[in-house]
Amino acid sequence: MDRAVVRALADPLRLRILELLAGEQLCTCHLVDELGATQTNVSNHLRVLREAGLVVSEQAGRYTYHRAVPEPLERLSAGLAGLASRARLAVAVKRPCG
Amino acid sequence: MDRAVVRALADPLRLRILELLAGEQLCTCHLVDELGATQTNVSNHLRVLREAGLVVSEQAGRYTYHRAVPEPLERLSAGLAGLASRARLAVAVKRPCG
DNA sequence: GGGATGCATCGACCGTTGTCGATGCACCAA
DNA sequence: TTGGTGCATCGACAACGGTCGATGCATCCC
Repeated sequence: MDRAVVRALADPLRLRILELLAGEQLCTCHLVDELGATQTNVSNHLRVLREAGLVVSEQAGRYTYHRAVPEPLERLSAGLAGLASRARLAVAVKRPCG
Repeated sequence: MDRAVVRALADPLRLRILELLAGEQLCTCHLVDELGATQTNVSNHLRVLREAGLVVSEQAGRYTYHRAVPEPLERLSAGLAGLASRARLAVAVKRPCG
């Protein structure tokens, strides 16, 4: 349950970027157009996503293409599913107080 | 893919609280002991978790018991899994630039 | 009743983070 | 080579969020 991944997903704009990249590979200018955000802003968010391992960027001429990386998402998904199933069992357990 | 849920999970202390509550139902004082955090702090984080629907609190005498709610976790887990699978397919697609 | 305990809320402080314009750099086209 | 374009970085600013002590309000025990 990587905290960097969760934190990277916590920002609305970053989540939208990741959703767009989950549809197709895009360059920065595409994302700027789609999101209506500043180029600086998009670039900064891409940096965070890259550091969390959620996006891989590849330079192609003067463009930079970005693509979503599925593995960290799958790991997080599995971790949350495990947490949820444990939570289902925990309903029956209550530690006494005092 | 509820943003409030993701944001609630983004804080390390909140994630620990949720993990503890996924093991057993606990009252606030238990959490304060386990986490070594301030009572105020724990109480605030519980509020965020509650507002995100991740925790349900129930008063029992002068104690307040908290338990983890699995459904939002499962929904988020499924959403992330879907995003991951879409990302797998997106490797083959690249929008042309310029 | 009176003191003590568990807990939520309030107000304040401050570090973190999202946003921005400006700048710099690499690449391409003419 | 020169102008233009895509993009990352820098520095600054503002806003949000996490943390804290103090306070208030129930509830329980003696």
